[in-house]
Amino acid sequence: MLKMGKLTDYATVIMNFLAQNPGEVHAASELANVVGISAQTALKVLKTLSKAGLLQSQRGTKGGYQLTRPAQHISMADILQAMEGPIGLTECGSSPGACVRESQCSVKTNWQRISQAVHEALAKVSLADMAAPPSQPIYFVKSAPDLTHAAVSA
Amino acid sequence: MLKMGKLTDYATVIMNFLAQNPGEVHAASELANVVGISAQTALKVLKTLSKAGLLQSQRGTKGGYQLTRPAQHISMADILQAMEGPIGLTECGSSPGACVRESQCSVKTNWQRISQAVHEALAKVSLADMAAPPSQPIYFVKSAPDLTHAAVSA
DNA sequence: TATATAGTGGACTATTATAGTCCCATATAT
DNA sequence: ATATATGGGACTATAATAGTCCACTATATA
Ligand code: FES
Ligand code: FES
Repeated sequence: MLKMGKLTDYATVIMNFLAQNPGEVHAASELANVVGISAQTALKVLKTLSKAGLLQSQRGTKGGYQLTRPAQHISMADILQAMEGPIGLTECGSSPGACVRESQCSVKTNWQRISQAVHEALAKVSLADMAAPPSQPIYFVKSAPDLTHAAVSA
Repeated sequence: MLKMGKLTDYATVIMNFLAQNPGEVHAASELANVVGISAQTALKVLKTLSKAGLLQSQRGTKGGYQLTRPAQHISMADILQAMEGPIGLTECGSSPGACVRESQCSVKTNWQRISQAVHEALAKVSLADMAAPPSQPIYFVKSAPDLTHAAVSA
């Protein structure tokens, strides 16, 4: 199913909530309530996001979490990467040496390219996009060399 | 890591091999050898691919497997879907009702769109593309309405 | 027709990855 | 001081996956 973990799912909902309440500090217990999970589990997610630099934490009474940067500058790829490590569909892609016949494998390179494409797809969607209602579909173009710069920078 | 299962990895290598030897029938034991796994495990993969309609099987002596259609008409999405079910990054996307606050969740719809984008990325790459050495990178374009038809049909 | 070969279907078990929980330490507002 | 809240890590329960096994069916050929 090519699915991401539950914790990552929680993470996106939490990040989404924080994006909709910018500048405010929210405690783990509150965020747990938003998602509908235990405080402990929320804490686990928040710690991970915090260590990845996506969240800024404040300890003590009236402490909590907030986004380190504006939602426009946080991508889905950032969140996914923070929660599940580097994006790579195959074992070979992220950990070299995993496959025995790595040298003679024609499949490997192409999978890396596909992983890269998926990564870019996720990088194009910001947290702000998520918080807003869906409008523009995400289009895919294969082999359109003269659009390269526009595509990458757009 | 957003990774697919090992069996799916095996599947791609097997499909790749069969694509490079079109019209020939290859036994499970032989294919197992190609990938470097046990015959039993290969059989498991082959059964799945066969049931999904991607492979044609022949029983008895001199039996084995071959592609049902030319490699150009088999996409990575086909293989991935055959091995892991419908592509969907979130739980909500593929199984409605999984999430309690589904109705009020702004995240859900956007994830479905992203999943769709990923699916299209995989659908654009054929087995023939995989077998060939990598040449054209896969480009991603966000919001390019006037390219829609070209993108979808290309 | 007998026999060896090879796929089919499903169940089972081992392994691995994930999710969830817990404990103790540290920081901070009141 | 103390109540509140995060930080880091270990631990356990659970779930998903991978791998194996068995009884059955189909087919080529001797
Ligand atoms: S499948 Fe691992 S290197 Fe090709
Ligand atoms: S996270 Fe499940 S519907 Fe939003």
